[in-house]
Amino acid sequence: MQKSLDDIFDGYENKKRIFKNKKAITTSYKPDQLPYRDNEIRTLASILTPSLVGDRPSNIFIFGKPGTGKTAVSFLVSKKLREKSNKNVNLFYLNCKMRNVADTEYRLMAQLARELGEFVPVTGLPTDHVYGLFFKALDKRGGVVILVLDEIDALVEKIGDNFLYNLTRINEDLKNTQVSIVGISNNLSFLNDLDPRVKSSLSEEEILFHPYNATQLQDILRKRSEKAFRENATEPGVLEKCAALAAQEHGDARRALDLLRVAAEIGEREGADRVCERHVDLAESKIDNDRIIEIVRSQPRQSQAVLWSILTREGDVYTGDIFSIYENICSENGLKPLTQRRVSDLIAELDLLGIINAKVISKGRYGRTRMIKMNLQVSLAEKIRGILQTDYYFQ
DNA sequence: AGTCCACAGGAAGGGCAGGCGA
DNA sequence: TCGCCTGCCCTTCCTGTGGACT
Repeated sequence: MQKSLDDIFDGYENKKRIFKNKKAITTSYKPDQLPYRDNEIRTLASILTPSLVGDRPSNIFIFGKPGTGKTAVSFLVSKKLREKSNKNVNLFYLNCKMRNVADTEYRLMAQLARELGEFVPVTGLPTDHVYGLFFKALDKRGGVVILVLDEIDALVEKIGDNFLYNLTRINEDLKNTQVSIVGISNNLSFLNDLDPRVKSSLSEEEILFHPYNATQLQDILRKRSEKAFRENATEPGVLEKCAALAAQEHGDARRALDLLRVAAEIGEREGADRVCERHVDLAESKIDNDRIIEIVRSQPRQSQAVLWSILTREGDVYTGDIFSIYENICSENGLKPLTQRRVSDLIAELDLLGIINAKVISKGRYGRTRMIKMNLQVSLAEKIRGILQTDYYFQ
């Protein structure tokens, strides 16, 4: 065993490496140059510039599909603005989709207050009180404060737009500080669903990010791979293939970078000295499979029990069938069964996650139900079955 | 046209854990 | 210590639904 471990570690050190700076091809890497986003950078910067002389910039609403550079552009402009300002401009970035950080009104306001140096407990205070703490901390700060709220649509979908109404009217309550809000959303029609008063306040300025096309994605990949890989580490056609696959998915640069990085990791693990198109194919299915497996692992045990019930049947099954199987599985696995109402919700959640396909159908006088089937390749479904059996002891 | 089935799914509220202020 | 607040998970109760059957 130790011998084989030595072989792995020593072998890795002696292997020809594909990467020279792996960090440069991760999605968290923040490059100093963002190709094909000059207009967006200029527009955002020019809207925020008044903050340098102490004036409040307009609220901005940025929207575009995932992986179109919204967050990267915001970071880049924020960074430059910080460098230019004389500390009278404060920028705060918050991702509203982050679980347990900003996924409720309380947590959002608590996190914003914490960013400003206030201590706010995880729970326990009335939400109004947390608003008060945040407003107080803001007013203490002085100058111009720019709040960047990423994935704002996800939060509004969950808790409504009440918090946005409060935030967009924040300047009426402050004496020393001027606040500007930058909302970022993947959902292009998000604004239409907002309260008209919130809509007009939030979108004083709007910036739309268009998707990258395949040629632009190729160029982005080429620039990043020059930093990330050693010379001639990719075979001809590899960057083009990653770009083409990502372009099919609304021009998502994040997807293109992930594909190339995982393909290179697979190549390096195989001991290849260059990334080839086969590695990209393997990377594509690995990324999708890993995502699903990670979701399954993170599900609560009751949800895993429902999934296990679905996995025991082949072909189409209905909610009633699944509930009967689930009740048996609960008794065999020492679980207290939930009600059918709750199981129905868990089935809907699994459908939303893309693990199963649950379609509401009517069987006439035999009632209305969901027709459920697995939404995964057979090999992946088998793998998940194995994981639930060995790691989570389902039988 | 009316009835019926097997749920879907909304609304309300209970119970719990974690936390605060008096 | 107690009353009150939060989020979260869950149950209970209820109405709505679409198409086969009568």
